[in-house]
Amino acid sequence: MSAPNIETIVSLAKRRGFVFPSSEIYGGLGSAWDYGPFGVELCNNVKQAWWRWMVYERDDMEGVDSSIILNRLAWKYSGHEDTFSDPLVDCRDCNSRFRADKLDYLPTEEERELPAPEAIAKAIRERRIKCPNCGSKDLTEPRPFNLMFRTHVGAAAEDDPSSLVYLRPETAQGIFINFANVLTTSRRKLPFGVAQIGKSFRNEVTPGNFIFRTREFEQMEMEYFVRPGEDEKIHQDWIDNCFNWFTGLGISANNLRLYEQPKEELAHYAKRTVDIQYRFFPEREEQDRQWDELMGIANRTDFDLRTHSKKPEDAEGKRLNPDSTEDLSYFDEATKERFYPYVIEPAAGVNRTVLSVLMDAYSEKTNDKGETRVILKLHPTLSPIKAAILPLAKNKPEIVGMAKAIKRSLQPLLRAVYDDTGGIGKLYARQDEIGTPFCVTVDHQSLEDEAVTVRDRDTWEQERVKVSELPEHLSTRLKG
RNA sequence: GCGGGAGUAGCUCAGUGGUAGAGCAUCGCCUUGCCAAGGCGAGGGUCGCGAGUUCAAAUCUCGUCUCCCGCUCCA
Repeated sequence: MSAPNIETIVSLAKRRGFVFPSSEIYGGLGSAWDYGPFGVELCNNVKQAWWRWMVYERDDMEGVDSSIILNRLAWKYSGHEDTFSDPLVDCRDCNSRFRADKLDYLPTEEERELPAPEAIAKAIRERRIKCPNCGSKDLTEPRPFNLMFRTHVGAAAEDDPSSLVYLRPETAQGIFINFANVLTTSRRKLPFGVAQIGKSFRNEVTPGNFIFRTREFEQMEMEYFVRPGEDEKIHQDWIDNCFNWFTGLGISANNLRLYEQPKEELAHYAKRTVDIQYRFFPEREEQDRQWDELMGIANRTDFDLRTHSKKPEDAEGKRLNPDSTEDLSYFDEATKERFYPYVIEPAAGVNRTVLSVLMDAYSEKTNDKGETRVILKLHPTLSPIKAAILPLAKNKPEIVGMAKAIKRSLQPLLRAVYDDTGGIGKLYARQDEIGTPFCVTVDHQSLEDEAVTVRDRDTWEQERVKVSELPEHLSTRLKG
């Protein structure tokens, strides 16, 4: 089974220390969340699993970590300054919301003279624009939403326009603008990829659904550079590859699906985009609304490398990018051709992956007395705690001492905890609820035979293992 | 921003004018103790905030703040 809804996960996450509402003691901050003791472990494990799969287990991959604040020009030429700023209007009658620049209306002569945003605002005031949904003419004036967070570099520079910078809305641009650096220092040849994990920021108009959509979030992005013409096949390969990564993490294929973005919805840089969606909203009645994006796999063509390059010119021979000092083209020694590589981009959200993993791992088990307990059947690679060392009787100093010693001997190898604050049943249950795959129990017998009981989270089966063989026993099973 | 919903213990929630509660969770002690066992005990809330009405407000009135859901966007 998996979680019936996100609310169930919100409660569990708060109760057990995965995720807390941010700034809670000051009344909270809209849809910002903090990761607690187990949450940070889970996030780190997700990122580590991604990096291993994406970088270490391949032959064609490098990594970078670019800064969050870039030269503003990066966002000018990436297209984000233009496209990440949408004027929005609301219909007061049916409460629908639209992008003002997409509303259909006939401008008057006078309005033709005005900049588009002002013309639209004027037409709305004069009630000449109809709501595309209900036909009402009662629309609010357009309000601009700049999806990029702005700030300023330098002290006391608030009023100096040249100090304006943005917090990055995606990590990808940090890879593109370093393309030449990575290419020359790594001596790579096409095709190859550059991976990056890091925070991104979008001033979302409507964040929400727990950690699904937050204004500050963490991305795992990889830009895979290919020869034009090879892009379509390699794109498809990555789609399959990424889907398998999620199922490999234990997410049920039933809760995953591929979604082909319609042409008219594609981002300004994309030729084709396929999303991997997860069933984040199983409680919704309409099938189609149960799904939302977990990972996007885009064919960005040569848009990014070309737009950041100094060489491309328009029809009149004028440089399209007079600010760039570098040409990001690639020279193929074999064919003696110079060109701008195409880019295939698998981009996933750490937080969304964490949410999907939590939802998918959630299960309940009811005992004879009708009491229900929660078991998080996380993939062992992702579990915040790998092993809990528990004394069967805590009033026997020898048993306690042995359990603590075992915990200490394991901790260089894996994340282990010791717990004696309850009966054994309660201790097991507590570990089940945070997804600890193995509990190691020390009992009276252990004092004589140097062996302990290893109890499996999913099967509840117990196995007697020599203490000397415990590290090997656990590490083979943790690889899952 | 518009519309809707909600703020009482860590979690889930009861309490509609008269001394703030329950279950679970947490902590401690006791019990040779393998699936939330039992016993005893403890901690924890100025009922989102402010004002008003009243002898008396978690409860009624007004204001305000915050959060959640939807609309937009996308990882």
